[in-house]
Amino acid sequence: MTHNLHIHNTLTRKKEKFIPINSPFVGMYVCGPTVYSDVHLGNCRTFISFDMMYRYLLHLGYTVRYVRNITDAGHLEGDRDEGDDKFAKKAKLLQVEPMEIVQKYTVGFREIMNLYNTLPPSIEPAATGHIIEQQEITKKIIENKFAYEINGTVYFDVEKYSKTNNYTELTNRKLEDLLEGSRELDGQDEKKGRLDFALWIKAKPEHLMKWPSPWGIGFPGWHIECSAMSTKYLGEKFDLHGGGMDLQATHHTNEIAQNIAYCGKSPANYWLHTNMLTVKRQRMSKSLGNSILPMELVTGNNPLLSKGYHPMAIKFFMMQTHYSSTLDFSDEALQGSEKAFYRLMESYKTLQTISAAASSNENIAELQKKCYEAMDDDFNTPVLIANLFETVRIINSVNDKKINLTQTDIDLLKKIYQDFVFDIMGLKADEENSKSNSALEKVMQLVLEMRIKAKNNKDFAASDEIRNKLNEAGVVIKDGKDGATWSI
RNA sequence: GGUCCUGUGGCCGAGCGGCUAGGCUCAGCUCUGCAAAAGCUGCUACUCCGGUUCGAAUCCGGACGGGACCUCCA
Repeated sequence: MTHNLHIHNTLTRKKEKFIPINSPFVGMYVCGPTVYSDVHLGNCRTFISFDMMYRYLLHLGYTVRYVRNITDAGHLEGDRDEGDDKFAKKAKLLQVEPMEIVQKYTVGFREIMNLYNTLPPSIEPAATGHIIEQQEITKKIIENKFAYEINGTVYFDVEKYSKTNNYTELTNRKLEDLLEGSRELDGQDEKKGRLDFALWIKAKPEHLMKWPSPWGIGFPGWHIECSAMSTKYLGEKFDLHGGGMDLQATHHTNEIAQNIAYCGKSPANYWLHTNMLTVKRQRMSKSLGNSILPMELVTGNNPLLSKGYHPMAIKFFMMQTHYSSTLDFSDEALQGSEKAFYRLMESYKTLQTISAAASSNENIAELQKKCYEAMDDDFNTPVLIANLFETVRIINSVNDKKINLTQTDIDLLKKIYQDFVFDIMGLKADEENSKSNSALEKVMQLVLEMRIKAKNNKDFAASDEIRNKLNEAGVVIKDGKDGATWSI
């Protein structure tokens, strides 16, 4: 595998060359959604970012096992390791089974991911399907003396763990600072240390989602599911682990601790964290109530939006920012991206029609190289896009007969689009509905021919009328050097 | 309060010691019967105050603004 991919590793806080443990095989784990409500645009950003990385690894020729879990159990409402989990709470509210909630939002999530043209992961395991595995790991951690059981709940002993391990490795914080920042234990608490977290939680009688265990009836803690499922499908040590930045400090820190306490190995060589989507500079989150749902974006049915947007325009908007930067959402910014996206797509259409010359004025191979350099530099899609707009300029100039390209260069441009726009960023043009479209195509050809006749007769009144009427119907006519083109 | 990140032109966003991306908007020009589209040109920026350096948006210190995490969240 010859490539020069470098990845910013959160674990080391450095950009490092990507070297898989077992090339050409790559193991990649990403923390998926908690399916108790609709995913919002911020969630989507994370999964779209990781989809882009997955696609690039595939493009480079790796055989990737991409595991993205579905959290459908054990995710608590508060930090106190008590109370109902999110599914049971919502389920009671709606008088339905918890698994009904899970089913509904899992299906919804997949629909949205499909809407954004992301590839399905290789495995999409659910936490409820891995209760045994989670219990086994918990048992082993107790055996290794890094966890203790009190009244049917099992806690991870952070203090003990940090004597022999660096608990704060992922965040580079000082343990004392963490302790200082955390809540004092009060009489209600049964855990020993302030930073201790639950691996298994005792269920109250009214609790809906619960399972038998060596420690009584209960349900798993949040962090243990990822340890269990990543170990099961990718092994004790794999290549990439990703998730949103908000998971770094707590979830991923605990996950690493669990894995080391379980088998002595830190799970992943490279940790990747995607940054947040913000609205008016503030993080989009369920709890703040500033969420935009993917479907609202398409329909325009949200106070923040002036209109609906094509899912691919939204995806393009995201790709214009590096995954590790915050992206501020606004209607105005989205409008800019939408225009840019359509221009990129238009130029791809134009590319299919331009004809070759004996020589080239542009160095297309160099441009392709720059595209790879951008992607190799920690998946820098904004720079990639900047390079792609260079191709837009070139294609349009050839179309205007201002410069020339050889057939080899035209073919190379087509390959650049296919590789970077469609395969790697996962953008797609509107798929043409061939049957009705071919009929429409013939009708439009007829109309345009009539208009040309009118123009040739200097009957501009008639030609303008045709254009205006078509405009009203949503069809835009553009007169070019070699006749007119149309688009909807 | 603690820890950390961040502040780029009208807007969105790359860059992160010299070569000053890209997109959108706006203005002008070319093309065009007129439009639209396209091409070209222009508006040329790095919060502020110090310091390091031959040279800083980029490194260091400070101030101010914004944000994240520390508590469920991608």
